[in-house]
Amino acid sequence: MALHKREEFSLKEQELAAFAKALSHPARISILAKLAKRNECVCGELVEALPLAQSTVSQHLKELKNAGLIDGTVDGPRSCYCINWKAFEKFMGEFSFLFNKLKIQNEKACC
Amino acid sequence: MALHKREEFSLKEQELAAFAKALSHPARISILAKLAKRNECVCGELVEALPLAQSTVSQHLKELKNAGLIDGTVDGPRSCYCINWKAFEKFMGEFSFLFNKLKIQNEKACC
DNA sequence: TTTATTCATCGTATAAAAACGATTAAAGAA
DNA sequence: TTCTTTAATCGTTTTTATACGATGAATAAA
Repeated sequence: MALHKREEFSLKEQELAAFAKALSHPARISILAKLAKRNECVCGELVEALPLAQSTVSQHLKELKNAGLIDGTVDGPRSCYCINWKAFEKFMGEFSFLFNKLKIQNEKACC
Repeated sequence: MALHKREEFSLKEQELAAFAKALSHPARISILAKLAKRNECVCGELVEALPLAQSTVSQHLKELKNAGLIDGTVDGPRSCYCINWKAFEKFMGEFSFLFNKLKIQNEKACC
C-alpha cells in the first residue's frame, strides 16, 4: 500500500521538497548549470550536450519549468530557456532560513 | 527501457543531485527541521510527530543518513539523530557557487 | 506548396521510491 | 530468565520517475 502522504505535511515543507525534487536528477543539475553559464540555452544545444534522447531532455525541461526554476520562450521553431533567478533565490533563502539560522543557536552536539 | 543514466554525468552533478534527492520528500524536510530545532531527536519522538508508520520513518532516517545529512547514535534501546551541519553547509555552498556566483555575471535576461 | 527542422507530447516499458505490516535484534525492567 | 520496549530490517504492494521511439504541430526553407 503506497498511498503517498505528501499532502499531510505543511505547505512550506511540500514547497521545499518540490524544489529539491526538481534538482534531484543529475541531468537537471547539468541543464541548470549550462543555462547559468549561458553556453547553451536552446533545447537542441542542450540535447547535443547531454547523453539523453531529445524527448527525455524535453521532459526534464518541462519538470524544471513546472517547478518554476526556468522560463521558456518560443523562438520560431526553436525553444529557448533561461533560469528564473528569483525562484532560485527564494528557495535557497528558505533553506538557509530553515537550517542555517537554527544552526547558530545549536552549535553544540546533540546526542 | 529505463536504463538509468545517472552515471553518465559528472561526479559533482551526481553529488548535488543526490543531496537534493535526500531533501525531495516533505517527510525528510520535516525531520530535518525538527532535528534543527532540537524538539525531537529520538526516533520514537519523530514517529509520534509525523503522520507515518514507524517503519516508514526509519526508512526516511536511513536515507538521510546514507546521504550524510544526519548522524545517528544508539542510546540503549533508543536511537538519537542529529544534523550533520558540515555536510549541509558543503552542499549549500556548492549550490550557491554553481548558481549564485554566475547569477551576478548574467543578471540580464537571456531570451 | 512541398520539404526539412525543431521540439513538445503520447504511449510504453523498466526502475526506483514510498508506505505498511510483520519480524527480528538488542537493551531494560520485572 | 522472561517480558516489554525500541527501532531496524524484510517482504510486498502501489505509485512515481526515467527513458526512449514514434507521432504531431509549427515554423522556416526550397
